[in-house]
Amino acid sequence: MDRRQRKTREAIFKAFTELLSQKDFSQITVGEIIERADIGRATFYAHFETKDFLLKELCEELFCHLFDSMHKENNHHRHIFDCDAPSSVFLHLFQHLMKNDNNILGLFSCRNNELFLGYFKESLVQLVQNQIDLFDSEKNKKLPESFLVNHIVATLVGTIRWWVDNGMKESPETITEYFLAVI
Amino acid sequence: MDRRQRKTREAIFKAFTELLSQKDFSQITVGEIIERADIGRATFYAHFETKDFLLKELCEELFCHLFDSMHKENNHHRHIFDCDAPSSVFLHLFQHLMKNDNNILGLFSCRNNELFLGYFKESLVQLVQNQIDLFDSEKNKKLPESFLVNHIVATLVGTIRWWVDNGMKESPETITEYFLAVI
DNA sequence: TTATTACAGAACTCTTTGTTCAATAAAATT
DNA sequence: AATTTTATTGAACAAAGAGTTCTGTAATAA
Repeated sequence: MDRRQRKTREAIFKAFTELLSQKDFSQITVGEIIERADIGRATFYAHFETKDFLLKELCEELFCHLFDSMHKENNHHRHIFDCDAPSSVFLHLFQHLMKNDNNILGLFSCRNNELFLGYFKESLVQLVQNQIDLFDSEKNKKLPESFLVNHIVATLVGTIRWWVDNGMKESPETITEYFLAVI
Repeated sequence: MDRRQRKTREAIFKAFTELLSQKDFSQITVGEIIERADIGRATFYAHFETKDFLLKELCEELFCHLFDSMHKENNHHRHIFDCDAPSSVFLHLFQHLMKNDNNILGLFSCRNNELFLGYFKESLVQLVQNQIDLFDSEKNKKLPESFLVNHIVATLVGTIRWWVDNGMKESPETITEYFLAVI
């Protein structure tokens, strides 16, 4: 990829995430993005078809980064989804969220983030589905699996939003406890 | 309230909810609404400051209607929040959702509904807070109450969305079972 | 050095938003 | 029933944003 392209792309992402932390997605205009990124209007549209596609690609990059980091932090010989304890998977997720990526946290705290949450949930369904056997007690055997997966993902999202909205005062370990306690 | 005002207001709500069942909130223009409602442009802005205020007022009307109906269906001598079993409260909610109000269901299934869900959650927090003692086992005593309330509301919203997205095949009784089983 | 590719920046069309105003019709008041 | 008040109409209007097109220029690759 051309160095110029990379620089422009990153400038757009940077400006966009900064604006996302200030206001809702629907309130942000292309004009604001290009002004902050200091690029031409035509350049923006050469990179992204619309504002929605920009958000889409930002989400994809964030999740690649998130799951890559979790892989690296984790045991290199085993796949992340094959961990022995379910707690370790979620603990790593919470730890990573706390450590860096204010970008992701901004998307969690703002309002117009249905698209982002859609991606997040999609990514998590695979993770949860591999963990679901561990949660299957006799009590839950009667419930449809898709309902259980949906419930665990919804709970995870709800937990993170509560955590972020309350200022992330709790440690990742505590949040993992809370999360595991309610599911 | 003037009969003319009521008629235009209802025509706007009708057109708006019909459009909401077809496309996302952000895709709907004021022009489409007034064309479908068959009213003048100035009339729309005489009633609603912006499109967002229209959604806001629609949500408020829907929730008034929802909770009023639940009151009427329920025991008239006791307040809904004072019911003996927690299941009855949630069962009534699920029953009401199934019976009527395609309007509410449309808002649950569409994407851009953060504002709607915000109202819904707000309304539910009070309901849940009155029920929370019943769920307080020794296990949950360690968890902050706000976390528990947040979790129950998030689970309720997640349950309804799963129900609606899967075509509402299950009966309100079954959904209540599922819901109570996971919390 | 040459050819390719990306960017700047301006001008432009189109859509949508929100406002204004005079004319008209319905409702409330006397 | 006559008059006053209020709601609606419809058109015209300005402003803002989206997305496109073009030419000249600078950086990169061959």
